[in-house]
Amino acid sequence: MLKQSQLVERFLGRLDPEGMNAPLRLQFAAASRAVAVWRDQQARLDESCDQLVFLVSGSTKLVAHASQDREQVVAFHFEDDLVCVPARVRHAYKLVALRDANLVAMPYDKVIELGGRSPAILATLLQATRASLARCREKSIVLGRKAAPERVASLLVSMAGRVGNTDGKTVVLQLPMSRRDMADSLGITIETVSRQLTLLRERGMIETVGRSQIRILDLHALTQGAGFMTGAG
Amino acid sequence: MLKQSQLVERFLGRLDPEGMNAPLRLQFAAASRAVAVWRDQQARLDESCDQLVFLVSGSTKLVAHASQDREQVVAFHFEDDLVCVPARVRHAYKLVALRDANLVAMPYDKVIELGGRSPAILATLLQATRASLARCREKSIVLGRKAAPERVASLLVSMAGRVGNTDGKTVVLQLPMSRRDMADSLGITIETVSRQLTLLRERGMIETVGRSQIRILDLHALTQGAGFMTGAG
DNA sequence: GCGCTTCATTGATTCAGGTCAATGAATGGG
DNA sequence: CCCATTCATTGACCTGAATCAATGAAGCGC
Repeated sequence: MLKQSQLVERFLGRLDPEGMNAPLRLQFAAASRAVAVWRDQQARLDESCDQLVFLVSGSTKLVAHASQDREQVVAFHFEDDLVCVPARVRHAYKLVALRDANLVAMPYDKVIELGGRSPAILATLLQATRASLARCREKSIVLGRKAAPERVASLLVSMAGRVGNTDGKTVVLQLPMSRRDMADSLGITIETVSRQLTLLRERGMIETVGRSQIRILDLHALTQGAGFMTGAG
Repeated sequence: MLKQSQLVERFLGRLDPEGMNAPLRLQFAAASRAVAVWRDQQARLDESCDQLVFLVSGSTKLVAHASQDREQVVAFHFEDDLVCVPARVRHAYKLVALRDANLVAMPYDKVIELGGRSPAILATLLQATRASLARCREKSIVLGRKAAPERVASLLVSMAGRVGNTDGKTVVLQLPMSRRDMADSLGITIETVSRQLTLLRERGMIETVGRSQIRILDLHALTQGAGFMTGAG
């Protein structure tokens, strides 16, 4: 288990790889808070304002409550990700650990206040936010205009790019999320996820080992099945 | 019709309200391009890299091609918005004018290159990108977990917040987008949009005048119908 | 290593919204 | 001002995914 100070150090290094001056380091350290979150547990964050969260280790999901029992997984995060967890406005968001996670949190306003004069810090935040936006837009396309088979294929291709281990011609995914998480991310039910995975299995495009390992046997075909643009269009 | 130089001036003022120094102004002016785009026309932008677009006047939609004839409207934009139009990667994006628009475009990399040492410019971009991300996430919730009635209500409430004119107790919307645009934004068909608007009309929650004006008679009820969190949850 | 609990898979049925088709209202050009 | 064309609305029917229900497999504690 890493110490609080080590976690914060990593956070500061991520914000400004060049390294910030000592007084600023102290201010950031004072304003940030390192938290360990166990699997399936929700990070206890201040919901009254946006929070910047740095994921030192583990993996998390950002979940929005769409009233009652409906939940939408807005994003998955992995080691080294910078995440903005929105304050409760129209919907309530929560950050939940998929696997035991270490993270550092800080009110976003405070980050801007302290880092607002540092181009390096702002550039890091802008870069991270642009990446989040790009992924969120891709997700909107999937949720808005794709059928169930394409949705599941999209998730697998996306995960291949983020956490896939290439093993010869195949890609091995050790997915930290359950079928429910996948379903809540893709806007479908767990049954539909399961059925689609079965279809992909029958077609020889994937193999599954246990609940969390998926081996992609034909990434090209899977990418086709995800309905992405291929070459000219 | 505004002159090229005036459009660029507005862009620079939006990027850094404090005003940037003369050499930097010249560099930005040289790298940016003012474009007039007529209604229903696509802005001709370089698709090989992300473009930063400033909407001086008019309104636009950011559309993604989800293969063949399926289109997803990723976002709507109004006067003064800063938009990042993504390069063609997994999907092809295009920016289309809903009403005649004047915009200024510049490769995002170039913006970072020139403005990367200016905290004010980076702060503006970060702010705009965070707003886009917040809206995109809200859209993901709508697309992933909401039924047709809630989707249409969500759009109206969202538009009320962005372009609504309060007129006594009611909110008047002069919407620049067609039923098709709404449908492509909400991940449903034009027929379903039409049916839901009819239901809202029958329930006395809205009135419509012509094709583009909608008067919201009961914003509170509409917000309830959108499935947003209300108070404690 | 065995049983318990949770999670995933599979099957039967239902239903919201898509598709197809026709009618009706707006708007814009001549 | 009128007509033509596009856009919106309404209705009938169909389909893909949700729901309901049951079985089977993994993983965990003892």
